[in-house]
Amino acid sequence: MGRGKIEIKKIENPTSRQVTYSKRRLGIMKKAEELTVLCDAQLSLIIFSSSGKLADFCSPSTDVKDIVERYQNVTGIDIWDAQYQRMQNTLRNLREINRNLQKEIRQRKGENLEGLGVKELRGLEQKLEESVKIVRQRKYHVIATQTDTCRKKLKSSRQIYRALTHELQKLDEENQPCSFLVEDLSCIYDSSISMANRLHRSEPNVQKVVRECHEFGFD
Amino acid sequence: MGRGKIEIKKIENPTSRQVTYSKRRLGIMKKAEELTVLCDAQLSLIIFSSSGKLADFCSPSTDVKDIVERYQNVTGIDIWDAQYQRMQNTLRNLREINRNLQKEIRQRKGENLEGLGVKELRGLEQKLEESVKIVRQRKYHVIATQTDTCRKKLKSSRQIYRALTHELQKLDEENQPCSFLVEDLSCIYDSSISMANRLHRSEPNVQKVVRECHEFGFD
DNA sequence: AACTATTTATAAGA
DNA sequence: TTCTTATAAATAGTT
Repeated sequence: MGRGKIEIKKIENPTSRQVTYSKRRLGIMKKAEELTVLCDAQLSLIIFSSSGKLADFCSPSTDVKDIVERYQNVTGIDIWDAQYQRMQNTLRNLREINRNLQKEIRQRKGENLEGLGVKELRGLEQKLEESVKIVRQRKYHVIATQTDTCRKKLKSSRQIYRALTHELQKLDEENQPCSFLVEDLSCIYDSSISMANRLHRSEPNVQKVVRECHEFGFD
Repeated sequence: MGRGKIEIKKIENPTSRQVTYSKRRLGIMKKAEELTVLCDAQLSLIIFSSSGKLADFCSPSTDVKDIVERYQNVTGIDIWDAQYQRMQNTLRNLREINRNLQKEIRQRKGENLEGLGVKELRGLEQKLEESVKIVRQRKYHVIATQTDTCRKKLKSSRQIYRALTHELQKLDEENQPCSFLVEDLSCIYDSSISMANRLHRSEPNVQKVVRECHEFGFD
């Protein structure tokens, strides 16, 4: 299409080449646009001239990103190189680790024991027994700490109570009834006692504390 | 360029559109190739038909990856961002799941109990006790199966022994000593016995089998 | 960049 | 889809 037929091979004359490039670049861009409009196709066209200048066209309602992503999905070519590979590996490793962790948990829960022999089962049983022991000890420790705290609060409360009783007696001995002060007092030790009672009544150490409460008349 | 001039707008007739797509797709591909050859340009053309079929052309000595990478560098558009983000999310999720699994395992091992209250500790203790129970039952089941198998082998061995003893007696009664036969026999039941003894001597069921071995004089 | 002779692409029809 | 063909469009070479 032109004054003469040309052979399709690199145009050696740089000026000619540049001119032809300009003309044909516009031509192909127009064709690209027409194709997207006429046939409702999605298209990405990226051209770099031999001098490195960029020209591109992309169908409307998409962008190069979408097109290339689709391209990747369809062809399976991962255009993403090292970083992608590295991430894939990390992903694979994490999945593997995950699988193993799941397996271990399942065994520790008593699931999926089918593949294990007596020796392994005995090992697992022992490990679990050790774990129970640790957890139980920890539980007792926490209970002991809590009851200790509770006991201290109780003691402090008792001291306050005594001090105030003493105070009240002194005031009584002087002249007035001061009934409002008694009400405030009952508030303070009521809350201490209910706290002591609410805390794990069934545990031996707490029961001991509750007994102490009784001893001190806080009930 | 055709029998008539057409307006550049979406072809509504699907058949016509498909035909036009086919023709123009080939046309643009040819143009693309000619451009790369004539003008020494680098080009990537990716087309998806409205039905989703992919067609692509890329200048030789490059690939879509190169072109898109250059495109990215020139435009500053990060094509991989979306995909990268998605992968990062997957990675984050996996890591999170992993962390939780690790935490659960550690607690089930009796590690990292610092943050737990009495209620949680008691729950964990119970879960572990249930697990131990399951594992123990499974162990007994496997032992039972193994001892059963062992017992069957023993019985079979005993029968073979008796049969051969009988055979030997018969041969003895006739005329020759056949001492080599006795050696072979000892081989057979020696292995049965050592198997029985090696298997979990300390387990009650195995002990029973071992007692049976004694009863039958296999020791 | 414009012109134009010619080639090429392709719309319509088969 | 593919072929045919008339015609539109693209463009090579020229100005």
